[in-house]
Amino acid sequence: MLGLSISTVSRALKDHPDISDKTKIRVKELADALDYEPNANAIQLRTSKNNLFGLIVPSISNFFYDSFIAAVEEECRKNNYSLLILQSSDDITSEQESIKLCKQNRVAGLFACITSGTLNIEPYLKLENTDVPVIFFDKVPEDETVMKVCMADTASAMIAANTILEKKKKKVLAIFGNKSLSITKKREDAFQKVIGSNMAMIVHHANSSEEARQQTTDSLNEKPDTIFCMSDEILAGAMKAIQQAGLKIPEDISVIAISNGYIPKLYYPEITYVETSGYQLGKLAFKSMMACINGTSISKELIVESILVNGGSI
Amino acid sequence: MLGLSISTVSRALKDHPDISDKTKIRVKELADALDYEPNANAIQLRTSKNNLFGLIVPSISNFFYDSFIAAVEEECRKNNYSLLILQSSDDITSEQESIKLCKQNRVAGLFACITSGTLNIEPYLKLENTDVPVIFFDKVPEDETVMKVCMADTASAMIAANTILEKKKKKVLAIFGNKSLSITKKREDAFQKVIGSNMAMIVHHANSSEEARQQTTDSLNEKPDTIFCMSDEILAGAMKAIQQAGLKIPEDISVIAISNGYIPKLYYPEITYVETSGYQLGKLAFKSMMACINGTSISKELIVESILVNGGSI
DNA sequence: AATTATGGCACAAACGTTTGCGAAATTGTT
DNA sequence: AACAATTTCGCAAACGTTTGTGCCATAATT
Repeated sequence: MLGLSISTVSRALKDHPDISDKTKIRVKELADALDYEPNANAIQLRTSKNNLFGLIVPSISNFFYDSFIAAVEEECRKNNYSLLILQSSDDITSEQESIKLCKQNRVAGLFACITSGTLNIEPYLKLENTDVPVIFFDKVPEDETVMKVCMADTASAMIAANTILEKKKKKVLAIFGNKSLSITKKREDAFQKVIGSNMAMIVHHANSSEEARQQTTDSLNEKPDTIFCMSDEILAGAMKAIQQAGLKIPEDISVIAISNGYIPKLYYPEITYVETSGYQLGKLAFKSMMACINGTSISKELIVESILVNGGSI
Repeated sequence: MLGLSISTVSRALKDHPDISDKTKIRVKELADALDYEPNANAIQLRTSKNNLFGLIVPSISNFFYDSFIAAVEEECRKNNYSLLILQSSDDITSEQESIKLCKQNRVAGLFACITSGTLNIEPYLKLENTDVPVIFFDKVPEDETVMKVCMADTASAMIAANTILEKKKKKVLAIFGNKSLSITKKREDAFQKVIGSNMAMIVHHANSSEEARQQTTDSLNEKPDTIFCMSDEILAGAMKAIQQAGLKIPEDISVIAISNGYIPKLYYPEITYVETSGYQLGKLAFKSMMACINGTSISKELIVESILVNGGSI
């Protein structure tokens, strides 16, 4: 339309010094008028660069993961990347499919939370070998050669346990998650180690909110003066049991949890918790990704520190 | 590597009848061995078809939206689409940027929730004009020509109000959201209309959970026997006030809310609520999108029906 | 045995960009 | 006025696919 070649237009749009200001202005004005937007697919094809990251997560509708995703998306936007989000539903087949989709879309990098059944991280490693960095988060493989960002699982359980000790409690009901999860193991070991023989302890493992409620109800007649909940899901169950029993917090019983921070604020008094922020984890994961992309050196394993947030429940 | 032309390989991989079975097998085996995945960008470039939808949402980390997203992602996966998720942060500039990104990626369709400040839906309409269907959800423009899926705002408030009437309550504390939101207006009008002069009513508008808590605390000395909460956020605030006052539900006071369903289940007894399911809305939005794509006729405006979920709080 | 079908494949163009290189037009230098 | 330097731009190839068309064998038909 302007009697210019395609290459001139291309250069004009990106302020190439070869092109005169007059031409640049003419081109840009017409581009505006025509609502021109470059075809991202053609760009990736030509340059084999892609401003797209993949993100594989067990579930989007989850307190922890959605704040993680929100953080990553924010950073992506700031850094001119887009995000392809895939749900694995904690299913190994969906996970494979998701990896395939990422490959097909030639993502520049991948954030991945493996499923609880993932034994073989070969597909992820293959991606790495094609220069696509993979940052594992939350549920990460044991493998020490991969990049990962995690919560300070050990530290957070220790903080909770220490808080309980400092308050001179006598008998704690501690509810952990599924025994087969490594996160459960880490938290339980750390918690037990700190509490040691300093006080009486009732231990349960719950696979669901409802199980936690039932276990709490059952254990209340043993008169614990404190309840420790390893996760939000467990906290929700325990709180129902406490409300059902008509107990006052913290007069009748104290509560402390490890949490993302949303659920504890739904009660009065607010529940004291050790924060494990998905948002912070997301920020850290992105940082790690950018370091990989830019070739900056960065530690293989990064940890988000935990802090105690006082709510008044202990 | 097999002494075959590119076109033969392409056809072999997609089971084109022109190609012999022997060749197909050879090609597929090598493709497997080489971890070949087709370049999605090249495909879109060549075919100008794209199995990618865009989704613009105010915030990912939100009960309602994340279940909406989860539903859409599920359906996308089933139908071989991918999803580009963008956060607008309820900011009009981010919204524009997100639309631009969708255009650059040549999405096949767009799910959009407009920001509260969006006055001009011109950019969306321009997309529509280039044959990219736009399905608005939740916060939708007034414009009657666009496709939209919504919650049954009016109906859900009426269901709640009727439930209160049936229980022969005498005095209700009703807390609504920000007055300037159309959703608030719809729900308030419907609620008021049903309650009418049948019972005493205290009305508040809260912009945050904390405001709702304060208002509830203040109003409790007027002795309402029921509290109605227009949203989860408000419910959370009201519940804190109730717990603070040490009131028993439903003996001392009844509670009913409009909710996505997660928060009501965190209390004992569980809160009775009228369900507004983001998940259902997502499914419906996807259905609407597919109808657009396939040229099937479908109503411009679709509504997700609300149902009452009894929790025992009234 | 000559003709016609058919099966199996290759050629080449196109999608929308980017970019190295060469060429024309303009300007500056002597 | 002749030449060199510089500015401004166009040509063409390439990225990885898809797909219409053409070609050569072999098989089927007469």
